[in-house]
Amino acid sequence: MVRAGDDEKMPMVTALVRTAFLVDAVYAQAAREHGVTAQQGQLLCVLMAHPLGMSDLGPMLGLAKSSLTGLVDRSARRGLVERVPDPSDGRAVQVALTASGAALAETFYDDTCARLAELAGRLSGTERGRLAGLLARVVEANEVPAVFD
Amino acid sequence: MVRAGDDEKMPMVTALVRTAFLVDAVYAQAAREHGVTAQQGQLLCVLMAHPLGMSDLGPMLGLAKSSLTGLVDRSARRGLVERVPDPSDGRAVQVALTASGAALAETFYDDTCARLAELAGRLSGTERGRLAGLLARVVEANEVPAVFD
DNA sequence: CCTGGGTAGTTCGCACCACGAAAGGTATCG
DNA sequence: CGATACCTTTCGTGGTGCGAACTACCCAGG
Repeated sequence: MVRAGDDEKMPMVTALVRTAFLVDAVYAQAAREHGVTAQQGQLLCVLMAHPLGMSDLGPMLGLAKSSLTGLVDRSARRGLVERVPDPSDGRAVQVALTASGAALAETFYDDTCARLAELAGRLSGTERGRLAGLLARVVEANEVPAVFD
Repeated sequence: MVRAGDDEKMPMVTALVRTAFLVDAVYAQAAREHGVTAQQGQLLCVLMAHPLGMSDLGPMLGLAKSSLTGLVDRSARRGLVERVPDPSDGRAVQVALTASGAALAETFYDDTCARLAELAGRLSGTERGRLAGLLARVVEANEVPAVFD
């Protein structure tokens, strides 16, 4: 129903939405198999590099402050993250991975990368590079936060 | 952190995840502005072509049966869809858009298409065609349901 | 040193969303 | 006609999202 552009078999908007749908499904399935929800998995992945404050995490994950509080609450209850008082600001906390959270984050991340890489298994290496380059430009142009490294 | 392939500035897996994140955010924002949730918007779009049975909708939307029941309940409560008994099978119902649901679906769909099309505004027409072609092949190879037409 | 404006994060209330197990009604087949 | 299968809903549970309001802390200006 979407009007196709020049030489498009599937319109780009349709392709984008279905790709997002696919990625979300793969991500959710991987998370479920690692015993976390997709949102928890995303939080863990974002924290792999280093702890982050709530005011950095919120915008990065696209969440309202109360939503992030709940997500961190549930993840902390699981023993995956912990709140660490910020020594330089009495109001702030840093959210850090616990040891078991870090271990889970690493296996979840690696497994998810493998599954996602497999999605494009039918494309040649050149095509994958080209696809990555085009998507990277879209992502950069729209200033998407660094939700997956 | 993801290992880049040949001549990739951003690894493909990272580009895929961030693109999905971006599309989800745009879709959720459009839905919110049209007064529905992203899930409800997706249901409405899928029903634009014609009514569907629950057993077709579930797999198409990637939902468990009880989840779909709830989504249809909430959408019906909003007056957007209705359950119609299937004349050929007393067990089954067809879910159809109401008049107001159809109107909302159309404006939401058109608006969402415009916003998503704009995401790739920085790419040339040729590049958009190329991106659509590559994504279409990934989507087809992974048998993604027709969640957006 | 005090204060007002701003920041950081949590609580509360609410609605939405996801799933699995079980149940009720209907269809089909031997 | 009875057994099995299918269709959908119900129930219980946990997760998720948001806005408004609140508490505690920070900081620059007077």
